Amino acid sequence: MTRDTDSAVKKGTESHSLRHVAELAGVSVATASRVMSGSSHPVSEQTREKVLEAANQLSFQPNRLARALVTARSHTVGVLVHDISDPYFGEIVKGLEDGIHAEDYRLFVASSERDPQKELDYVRAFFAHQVDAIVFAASSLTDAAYAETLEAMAKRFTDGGGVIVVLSDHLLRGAKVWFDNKRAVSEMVRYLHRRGHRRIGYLTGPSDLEVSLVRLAGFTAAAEELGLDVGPENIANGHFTAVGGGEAMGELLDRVDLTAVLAANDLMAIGALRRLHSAGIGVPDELSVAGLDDIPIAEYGPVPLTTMRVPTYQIGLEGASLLLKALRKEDADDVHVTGEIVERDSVATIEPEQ
Amino acid sequence: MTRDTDSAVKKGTESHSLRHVAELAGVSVATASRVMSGSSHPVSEQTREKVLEAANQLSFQPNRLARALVTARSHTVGVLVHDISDPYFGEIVKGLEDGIHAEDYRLFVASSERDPQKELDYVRAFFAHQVDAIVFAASSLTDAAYAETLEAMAKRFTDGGGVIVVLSDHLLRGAKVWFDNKRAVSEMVRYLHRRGHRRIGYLTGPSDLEVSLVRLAGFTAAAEELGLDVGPENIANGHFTAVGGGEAMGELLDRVDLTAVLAANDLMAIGALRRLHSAGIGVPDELSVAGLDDIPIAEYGPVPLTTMRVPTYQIGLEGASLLLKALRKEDADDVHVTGEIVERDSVATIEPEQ
DNA sequence: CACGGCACGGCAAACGTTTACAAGGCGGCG
DNA sequence: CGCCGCCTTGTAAACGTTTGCCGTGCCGTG
Repeated sequence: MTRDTDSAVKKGTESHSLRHVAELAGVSVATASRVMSGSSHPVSEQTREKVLEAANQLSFQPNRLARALVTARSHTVGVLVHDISDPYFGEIVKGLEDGIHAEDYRLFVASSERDPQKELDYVRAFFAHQVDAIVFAASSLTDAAYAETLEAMAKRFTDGGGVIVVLSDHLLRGAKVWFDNKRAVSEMVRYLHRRGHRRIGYLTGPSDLEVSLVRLAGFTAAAEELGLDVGPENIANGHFTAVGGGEAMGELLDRVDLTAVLAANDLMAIGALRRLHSAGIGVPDELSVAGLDDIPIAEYGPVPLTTMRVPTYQIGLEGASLLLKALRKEDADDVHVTGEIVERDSVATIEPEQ
Repeated sequence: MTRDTDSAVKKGTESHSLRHVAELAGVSVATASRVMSGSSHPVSEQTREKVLEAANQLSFQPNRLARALVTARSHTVGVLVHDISDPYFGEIVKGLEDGIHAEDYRLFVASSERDPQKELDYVRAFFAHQVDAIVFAASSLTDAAYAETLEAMAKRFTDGGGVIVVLSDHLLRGAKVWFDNKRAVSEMVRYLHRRGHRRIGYLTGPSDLEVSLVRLAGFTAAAEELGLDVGPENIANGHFTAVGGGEAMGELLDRVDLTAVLAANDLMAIGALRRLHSAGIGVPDELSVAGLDDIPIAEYGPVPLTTMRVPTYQIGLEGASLLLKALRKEDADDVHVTGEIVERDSVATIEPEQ
């Protein structure tokens, strides 16, 4: 006899297994499994009800780990981000979660703080927990040893049926969700142009970051296309930070006479705003300022910032959809997401000169 | 014979099990398990090395699900937050993660958006995935049916050896990390008092939120203690939002003559700042403003806000430590965390009057 | 009336671990 | 020289599922 034949009695605490349900319903474990897991193997309506009733009575919850062991599907996915306290990644995670919730997948979250060692650790841990997919929301690290190890691990993972999704530029291959940074900046420049601005300055980011190069390219491309006169003196490096943005704004002020300034990210734009404020220069009356990203702060800075929203939530959502498709072995194209301009109070319409 | 005796050959792709390691090392699965899991059961140094070598060669990764099945410890914990895109919760999650990383635990994250149904769903899912502990970073929802169901589920969980940790005021019992909101506000009032302020206004939050009541109590208690003259006219409701804060600030302006205003949260303080700015009232020269929470925006608003930092990261960290202790069946007291004042530019020192 | 097929249910193996128990070998002690 | 006990290893059961395969009974059809 099994070691607790009294199982039909105690239905108070403790967690119950399929065996308890089966016994209570007076059927075999196999049958109980079939009804609980929605198997295609037919079960009579009568026994189905008995089982359901029993399961309900015991508040039975199937053990996903056991199920995963035999089906080789854990119904979990791991997501790796650089910093979970950054709303940028928080939004992505939220999108991912909302996207996979309906299909009953769960999310492991790991925040690497850009530490290659930690990143590898976390990925390894994901493997150990048999995740069905891994999402890289973090962007590539440059450490060579890291890259090599990661690539090898990723190969094993995909060979074993694992799915990899990439939500940023990353060395790894996998289903991809793509935000076109170059185009985004170009669009902002065209927007300023439409509003009458011709003498436009640009606050750029650190030159060793891929994304800041790409965004800069978007600026120069649009300027050329529109026949704007922007030389190197129109561009200053603000290192993607608020204080850097303030200083870069100062440089521009000393150097050139502008009607508008575009910052490669919102943080620098906010810094510029602060600087202009303390210099007594009115925004947008005397000078217009625009940013890019639409971070939460953008709305609450010295003056509400006009910027372009990067659809982080949507990126997560699309990532989830890609991931689910891949798990179903459907193939799907990479998806392309675009931002939209959110107009607040920092840009004025002026009479185009020249 | 086992179905793939060729296992010793293929060490390219695919994932390997303990059996493969054992075969390659020429030992039994049990022995391999003992060395890989660091069992206390003795193994000779020689065989230990053989096994390690084999595991290394195959890049063996133990399957945590299988291990969990037999040890009844999944080495996972689930955390429930209200909104993962809110840095407040992001910081908490980061602290938690950092705290459990060393002990090799992983984190399931779920963001409920304050939806009772979703919240129950997620908790149920955590159970199904056999988490060892659940952390409630979200605060209590008032829905009665929800409360009842949750309580019942929680009881089953703890009865089964699960651990519950609570990081905010919540109906659930469990190990608790506690930030004293009342004391925090009182401390801010005392701070303003030290800086010479006697006529102080207060921007309060919605009265149906426990936390805003508690914070208000902190204000009145401190005012009384210091012999400040604060009647109802000194208090306005800003609903915890930026626009609400701006409006409430307006009311106060019409009603009383103040030297300082304390907001129950930073968002309202920022709103007040904006309002004062557009009314041409200088901060801090003509009026001082202080907030509470130290959200990221606080530093970048119209004027850098003096506020009190709620140690969210530390809350997560302490939660992790509590959780690990409970899992080890050590008992631990609830922990009490305190905030610290961060002085920026929005509060002036003045000559105390009267 | 016989037989084929289908609907339904059970048996048992399998997933990858851990671990209680047993067994073998060897050294030490009486 | 015999026996006890320890050190090391192996055998096998167990964790909670799913699922291939088989058996039974019933119904329909020829």
